[in-house]
Amino acid sequence: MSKQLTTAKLALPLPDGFDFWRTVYSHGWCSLLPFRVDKTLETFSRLLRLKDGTLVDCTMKPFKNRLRVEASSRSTLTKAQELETVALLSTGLRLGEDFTAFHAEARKHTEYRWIARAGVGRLLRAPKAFEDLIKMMCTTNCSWSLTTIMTNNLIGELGEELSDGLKAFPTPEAIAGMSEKSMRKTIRAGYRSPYIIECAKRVASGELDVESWRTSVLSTEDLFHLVRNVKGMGPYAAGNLLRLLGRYNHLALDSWVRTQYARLHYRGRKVSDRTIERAYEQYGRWRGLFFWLEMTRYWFDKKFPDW
DNA sequence: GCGTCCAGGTCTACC
DNA sequence: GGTAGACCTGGACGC
Repeated sequence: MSKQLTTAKLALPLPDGFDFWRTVYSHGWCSLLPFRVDKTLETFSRLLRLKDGTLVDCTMKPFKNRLRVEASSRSTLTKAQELETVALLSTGLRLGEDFTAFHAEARKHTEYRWIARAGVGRLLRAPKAFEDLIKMMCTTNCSWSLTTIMTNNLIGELGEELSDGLKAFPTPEAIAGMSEKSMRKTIRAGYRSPYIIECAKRVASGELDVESWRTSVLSTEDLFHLVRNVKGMGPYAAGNLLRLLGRYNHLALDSWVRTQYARLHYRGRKVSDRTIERAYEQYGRWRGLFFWLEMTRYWFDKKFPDW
């Protein structure tokens, strides 16, 4: 970290049963900038951009029932900035969400008792819904390595720098200001380019309030249609984004989970989407979360073999 | 090193 | 409402 930065030590209280690393590794977001995992130091970092434009790099490490945070910025953070920093981290780690009902439901099913035992269910998300939306578009119709390339390029080209090449996720205004030609050439977003730019323009102009989606009182289906109304967000991307918005009704089927489901339940034989959907109907509003956790359980088994 | 083929979701035009 | 084809890239593969 550059010498001109000042560091404040902050702490977040953690809810009972919260497992920091199982939340961090809940899906692939932790490996996409501006998230960073340091396996040697056992820390998880995230560069934040506050409302007033202040950049704060936060390095997190759990200790007992608290999360220790070292928050580095160009100038000493005010109390309000510290509170905003804590709020953004809390949102990303879903600390304010209540999973009691979900774990109670998990205990009813023998095959899912491990979920309640391990306290999993929180899915890591970006501090802002806009970032989740753009990244989700970058996961469509491509390999994970290309998603990583597009994300890195977006941040590298358009992100504001704190220090030493450490950059924030770009604002809607920054993305909206890029030409489609540049988006294709430098970001390598291909045919997604016009969708990403159009979305950023709608958000920057205020026409599309994606941040309100996280607290929306709309039904899940109405919210799903709202997300689908964004060009580039098909059923897979919208279903996955809904999970990050705290709605778990959709399975968000893609080629990887279809293959994984077939491997787990049909010895690799191809299964129709309808068959998969039917298998999870019994889990009601939590079906998308049970499905995701079941498909990815082996990640946790490898990372946390003592479960 | 080069060319070819394929996988990966979404959109649009068409039936 | 369902379907086919185009979109674009990285990676695998064969030569």
